[in-house]
Amino acid sequence: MTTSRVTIKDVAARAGVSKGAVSLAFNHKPGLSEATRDRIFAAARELGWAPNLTARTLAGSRVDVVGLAICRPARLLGLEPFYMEFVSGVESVLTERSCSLLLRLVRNVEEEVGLQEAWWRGRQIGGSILVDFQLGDPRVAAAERLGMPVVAVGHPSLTGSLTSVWTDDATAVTQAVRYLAALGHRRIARVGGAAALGHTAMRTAAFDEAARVLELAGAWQVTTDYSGEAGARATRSLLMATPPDRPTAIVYDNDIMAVAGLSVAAEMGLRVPDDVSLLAWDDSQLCRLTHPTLSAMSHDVHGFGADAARTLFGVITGEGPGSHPVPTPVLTPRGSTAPPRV
Amino acid sequence: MTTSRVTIKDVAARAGVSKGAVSLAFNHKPGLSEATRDRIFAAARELGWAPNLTARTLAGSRVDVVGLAICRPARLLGLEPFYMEFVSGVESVLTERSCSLLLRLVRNVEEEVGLQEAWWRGRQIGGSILVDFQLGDPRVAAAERLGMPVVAVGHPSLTGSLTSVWTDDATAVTQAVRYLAALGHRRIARVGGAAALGHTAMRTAAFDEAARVLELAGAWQVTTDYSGEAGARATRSLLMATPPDRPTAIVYDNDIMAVAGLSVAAEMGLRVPDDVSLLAWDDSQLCRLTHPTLSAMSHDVHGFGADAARTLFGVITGEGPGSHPVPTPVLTPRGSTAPPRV
DNA sequence: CACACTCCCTAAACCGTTTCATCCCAATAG
DNA sequence: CTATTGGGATGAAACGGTTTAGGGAGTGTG
Repeated sequence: MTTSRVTIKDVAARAGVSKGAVSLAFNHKPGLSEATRDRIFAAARELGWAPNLTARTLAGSRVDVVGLAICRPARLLGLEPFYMEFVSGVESVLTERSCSLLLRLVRNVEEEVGLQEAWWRGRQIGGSILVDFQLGDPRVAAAERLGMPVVAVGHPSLTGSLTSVWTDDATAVTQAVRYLAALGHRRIARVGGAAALGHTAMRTAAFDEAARVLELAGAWQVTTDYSGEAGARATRSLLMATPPDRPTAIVYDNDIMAVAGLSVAAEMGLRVPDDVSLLAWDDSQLCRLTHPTLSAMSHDVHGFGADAARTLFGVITGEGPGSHPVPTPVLTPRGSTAPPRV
Repeated sequence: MTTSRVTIKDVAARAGVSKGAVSLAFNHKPGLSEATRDRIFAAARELGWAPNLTARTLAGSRVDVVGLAICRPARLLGLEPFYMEFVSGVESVLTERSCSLLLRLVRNVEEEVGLQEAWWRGRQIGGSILVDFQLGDPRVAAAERLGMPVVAVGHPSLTGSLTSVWTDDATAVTQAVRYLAALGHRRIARVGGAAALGHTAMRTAAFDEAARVLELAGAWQVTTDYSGEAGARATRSLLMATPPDRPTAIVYDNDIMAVAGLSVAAEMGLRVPDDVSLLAWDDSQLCRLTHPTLSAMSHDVHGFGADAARTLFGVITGEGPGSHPVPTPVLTPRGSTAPPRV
């Protein structure tokens, strides 16, 4: 049923030129007259030919595939608005350059290092976007050793010499705490993300520092796995404390957990924001769909992904290493934060 | 810095055999003694060699990449729990076979047809998962013409001769309506998904039929773009009607819209489920995080993705075409549905 | 008219595998 | 002792492009 594959040779024959000429034409390289060029394109169109990317890659030209390995249990991933939004931002840039995304879920960093190496040596990808950096992440050394174009999504302190794209989480955390303190909150808690992640550690440190500077009466932090269930559990245990020990405001590390927190408060008969203020992170559409709407540290995740992709193209085309901060998440007050009603 | 690439030739030389022998060893094909085999693997390990997948593909062996093109605006995608969950299910199967997912966002079906064809002719992929079928979808003919292994996620009536994996949405819709009717609801509305989609049409028809059979006093349907905003808008206009014309129950085509509907009800001072019952679809974690929790047509989307991937492997390995229904979404009552308080 | 210089284009080498026809050789059969 | 067998290994031909050294045909100069 399949029409026998049409190759560059067929096009060349039909246009009455050599294979090399066809190649030159399709790569927009000089050394061909306009007339021949047109003839070649016409022949290709008639035959419905397009260059075989595999062969093209083998022959040593650029690879138009970008790798992305994500290290989260598959089941959790589906629920994280962050990643899908990030990926869609990446895609938006790839698409306009006719590139594709090679996506893979891995169990741990070691597995990812192996995968990236296999991809790179196998010329499956032209470069990779690395996410979820940990302290002393082995991928830094691996990428350098392989000489592989890479963009690291994470704070420069975690990503070593790699070109990085990052948000200033420390500043954002500080602003979040300052904002709540300015509203009059003195007992503030934070429900953080996965403890192993570098940016969780940075946020944790920043939170502590802010609490110290502002001399808060109480500051709690817990880490979770980012899931709604974990967020609910954490919120429940925080709110179960009796008033003097109970926080009047809670900051979450993503919005799924904030939504969960909101429903826990309702279930416990606490009014938001009167009895407890809630502040989400990442600000997906979700934050505007709850009642009350969720105040959030708002962040253009889609744009973040797009920036990462753009930066990767820069690295691939040989730009020197660099550090590319993207805008710091900005506080977007909505209905879930207010001064505490003592 | 990159150590000059090590190829199969180096390994062959080091093991004192021919390239062909190394190839046989690494593909676990017969015709080699145990001793030689071991020697080859040892040499490969010492040199840190892994087969170049591009070359392997070019030479005509199987391609271990699966394609998936999704046709939604990038910004919407990030918010749809469905897709990420589906993708993570696909990944879970691919991973255990060392396959990767080539993902791309497209603007329309025509673009997808072009993309799939380019992927296939370029031997970039070994097969594809096709989603979001429309009536008279051009991908059916394209896949046949190309002789490309494909699994179609959609009802057989939409996917023609292609091997399909599908949920019986019509039955599910009927059950949803029956359930609400059994609770005593006589005025039921449905906030549907994108009108162009085949399964939306099927659900719409099933809803109409169920309303007719049950002789409901009122049955409204609207279509949306699946976004929370659209869900909120639709809900608002439905609930703005004065009581005799106002539905007492609403079924949504995904859970984002149901969450949005919930907050609209709250904002309008209507109690859920007393004044209006809400029933979500797909049942991601979200449905358990709201207050009240959302009743939903529950559906193992992760497993759905996994089934699709498994079926694709079946097609690739030459199994004949087939129709693979997965379990029908099952009604999971929670806090958002109850008999109407007249 | 010989020479150099362009401009187009071709031919062949190459990329790193797989595949398959073939060869070698030891063991078994006749 | 020769013929047959068959497992183990080889070498060369694909696979479908890119790349580059160089050839031939025109043109402009001395």
